[in-house]
Amino acid sequence: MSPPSARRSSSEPRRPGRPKNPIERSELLRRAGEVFAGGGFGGSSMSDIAEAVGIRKASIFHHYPSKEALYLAVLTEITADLGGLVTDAGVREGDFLDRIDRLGELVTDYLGRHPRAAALLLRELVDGGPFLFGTQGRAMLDLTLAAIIALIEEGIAEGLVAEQDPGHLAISIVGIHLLWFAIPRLTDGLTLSATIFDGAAIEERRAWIVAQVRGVIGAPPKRAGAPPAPRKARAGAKGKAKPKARPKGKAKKGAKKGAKKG
Amino acid sequence: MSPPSARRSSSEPRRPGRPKNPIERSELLRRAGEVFAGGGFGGSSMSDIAEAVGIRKASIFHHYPSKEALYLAVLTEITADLGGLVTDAGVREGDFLDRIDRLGELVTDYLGRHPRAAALLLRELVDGGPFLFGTQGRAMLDLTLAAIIALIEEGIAEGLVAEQDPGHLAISIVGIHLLWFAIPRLTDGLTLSATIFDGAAIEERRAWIVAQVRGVIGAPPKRAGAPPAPRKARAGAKGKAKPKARPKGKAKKGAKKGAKKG
DNA sequence: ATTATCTATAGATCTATAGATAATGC
DNA sequence: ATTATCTATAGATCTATAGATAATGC
Repeated sequence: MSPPSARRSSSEPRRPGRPKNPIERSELLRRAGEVFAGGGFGGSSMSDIAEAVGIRKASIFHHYPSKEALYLAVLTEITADLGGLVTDAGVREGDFLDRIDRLGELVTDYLGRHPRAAALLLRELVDGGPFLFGTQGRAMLDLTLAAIIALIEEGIAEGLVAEQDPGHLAISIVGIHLLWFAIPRLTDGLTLSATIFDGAAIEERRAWIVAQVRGVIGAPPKRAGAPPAPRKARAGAKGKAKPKARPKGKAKKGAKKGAKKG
Repeated sequence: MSPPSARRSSSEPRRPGRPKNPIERSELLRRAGEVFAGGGFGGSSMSDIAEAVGIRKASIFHHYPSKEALYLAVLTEITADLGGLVTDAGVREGDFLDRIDRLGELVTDYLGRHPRAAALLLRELVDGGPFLFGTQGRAMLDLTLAAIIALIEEGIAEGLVAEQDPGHLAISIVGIHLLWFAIPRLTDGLTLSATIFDGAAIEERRAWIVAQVRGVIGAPPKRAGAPPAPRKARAGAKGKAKPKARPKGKAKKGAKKGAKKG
């Protein structure tokens, strides 16, 4: 991913006419996604996006007929990817808790490797923006939510999940997944890596996600034997993941970031 | 709250000069908050706000010198209120789990009774907007986050919270609290009430929040006589809460909402 | 011929200011 | 005199279009 040859900043102003290295669709969507993630639909201008992509504003309109069309293209990709993971987990074979754990890990990997995805999605949910509450996006959203709820109900039926409202639970799990990756300016200060999108940080995150999802649904913790009491070695879950028990002194926590905006 | 006499829609166009019933500061902030919650800072114009408030655009500038100043006023109130709840919980007397439960209930009550608060705050977090990442707001944010983390560490030290990373856990708890109330267009379809901001829906939510927070931190559940549980009169904290076990049949789940936007 | 870029600009909208108008409170 | 509203508008910015320019692919 991210072929180093495609690296092109705004240092080359580009001249009129078809260039030798036209911008690739995926690259355009990626950069546009970064901008939208930072400022939202309303807060991001086509100028901002053009600058991030490295071409002029008018050239963006050559690829997408409107700002909204561009935004929808960005969101469609992300929701399709994540929706796929969830519905897959519903039909996959295997032990219920294994499937739950696996889903959490897959979602974590996805969000970790697509740094703007969580912010975009969370913001779109809160905005009730043009995608998720348009016809296309809303269908996808309802389908995905239904899949999560069905999964939870399956767990309740099997007696592995504490009896509770599946809707409240589904939203909470979504919230747990999204918020961490959606606010790197805060969470970067809570991990030992340089950023939450580092490979090591993602791996650490996977272990915590599995533990927290099991906790919130009321399922027994992963490794340790005792059902209703973690007590002992709460285990690194993935063998490699090292959820280092962190220095007591609340570590970094902000401070390092300066005033990036004001 | 909300004196019925202050009810004034855009039906009275208002004429130049000081009116008999000038807009109240709290009313202005409330309405502006609703608009900002719906569209974000960038997506909300002063015209939108003026229309919602019922006065002309220019008149808003009489009360606040800029759009940003208005936005900051809205956010300051909310974060101060919520930050207060959290830091209070840190110093309050009593059993650790009782304090945790109580904090969850207080936050739920607040978010339920200030319908735009969760959306505003969550959006601001994701935006990294002018408030939370400016100097004022950032200080408040860091303080509140530190208070949550300290609380978690206290629980771990007492052996009531599963050993884990307090930072990851703190963010998850924030996510659980905020998302439910931040996306009423979705969650309204998951509750039996007309909206999640109904008194009954808030009360139901309180019970689920307590259960879910206990679950995610790895503490024993509230009522049932589990091993290291409080056992005794855990009391509905408020006496009234009724976590009705909900009809199995997944209830509503969307569907009812049509195309509200497109 | 098609595709991808550019410059230039039309027309809408947005923030903010200037200055008039009228009620309130001293 | 102060306060809260209004109308009108300046100046910036924003989405989108028109039309020129040049590389690619048939």
